[in-house]
Amino acid sequence: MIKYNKEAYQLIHDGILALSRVEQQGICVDLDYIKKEKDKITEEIKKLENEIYDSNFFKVWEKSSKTKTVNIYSGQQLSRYLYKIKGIRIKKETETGQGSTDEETLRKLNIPELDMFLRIKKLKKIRDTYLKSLERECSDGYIHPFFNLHNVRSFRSSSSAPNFQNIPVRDEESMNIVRGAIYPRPGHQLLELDYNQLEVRIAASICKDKNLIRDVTDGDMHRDMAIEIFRVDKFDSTIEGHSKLRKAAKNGFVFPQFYGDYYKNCAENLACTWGELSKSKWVSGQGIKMNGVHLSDHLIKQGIKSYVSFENHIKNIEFDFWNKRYNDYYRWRETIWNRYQHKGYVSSKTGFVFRDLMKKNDVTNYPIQSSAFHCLLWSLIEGVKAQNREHWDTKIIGQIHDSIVLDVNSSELQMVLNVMNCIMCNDVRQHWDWIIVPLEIEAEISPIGCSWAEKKPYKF
DNA sequence: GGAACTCGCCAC
DNA sequence: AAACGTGGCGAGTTCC
Repeated sequence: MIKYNKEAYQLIHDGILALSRVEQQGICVDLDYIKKEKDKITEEIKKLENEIYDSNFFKVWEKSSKTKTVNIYSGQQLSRYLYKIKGIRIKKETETGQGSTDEETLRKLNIPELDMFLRIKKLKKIRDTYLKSLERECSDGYIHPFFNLHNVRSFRSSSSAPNFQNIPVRDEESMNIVRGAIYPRPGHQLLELDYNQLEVRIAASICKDKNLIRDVTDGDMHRDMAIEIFRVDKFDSTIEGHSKLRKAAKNGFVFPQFYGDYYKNCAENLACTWGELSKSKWVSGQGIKMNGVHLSDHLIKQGIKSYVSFENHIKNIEFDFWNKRYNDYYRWRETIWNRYQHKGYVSSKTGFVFRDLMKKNDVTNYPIQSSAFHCLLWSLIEGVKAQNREHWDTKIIGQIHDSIVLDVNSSELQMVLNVMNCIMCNDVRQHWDWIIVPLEIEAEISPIGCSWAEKKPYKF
């Protein structure tokens, strides 16, 4: 039998208390701004809808429809029209075998009405998922998102009402509109403290892979993999194309591999999504530009003349990645997978036990994902303690898996940064000596009185 | 008219 | 043998 782990219990106990304080403090939102933005969006949607309704594309759809009225927002109706009526060849299917109507698929069809439709969908997402929920959950100018510790299979957290953990950040326009509604308190600034590569550092601590420890301590694995994947001999991040290659290696290979993906998916994503190439024949002048040279020309010159040979190339890189570069990590995964199959459970470093029926990827990911999040949770608990003990005017207002969001009084900024840096990078390692690599945080901050959309990296 | 489902999309 | 991990949420749809 597994012993009851008092330490794991205590972490959740303290975590819930700290997070309830965070929830109670809340986050300022600007309701007038939200109303204005919603109206602007509604106007634009109306215009675009009318354009679609006036189009020949739509009229044919209406004539061929089985239903009385066409609902352009019904995936089923759209799928039937595109693939059954218009006879477009299905390139991607959904889980249930229906022709897909996701953004990537529709974009490739090059139909102007569908581009308008996708624009509407994006605007609706901003309005209906984000702005509406901020408005709905706002009381007296504040929202109080829940941070739950009891929902997630891996013992991470979740957030709801509204979900504070999926606010747009990558897409410029969505980011600006939604984060433009979120404000610090008067005289304050929004500060986000983000662990640098937390999950990878925790993975290195758990599997003790020598090369992984080296790379998170004093290296750049994404750059290294970009060099291998794209066969560039000298890497210069000041060249725009090269930082794109590094990003491609990171998001198209390294992370997916760590999560348990395999080379076929990686090859497709690297070539098509990140490299802007196609799976059909590679010809000159395709793909992202690096120093004026297109990726297709570069790869062809390097002897990778087609998608098929690129896939094979990625297969070899995957083999090296797990059998040479990170072989200790690979062996750790095999070991705990075997142990799970014999004993029926696996544990995190923080004392949590997973006894569900799990796939291999689950068994190897959960201990890492949970231990990483628990570092953040421990830091948050200590941060809230400091806030209370020292009577900060600064408030911890949220948490996003590996980052802490604060509403900081500008006069306390340097002090708060020092205290939080000490907690997040030093104290947590004293508490858990199994963390055997350095931890680092990065900061982003918005100017006084400005919304979260104005956040900028902050060196300290 | 609500529960449960699918699909799609936002975050880490 | 398997083949990307974790959530929340909105809209459409189907079932009861």
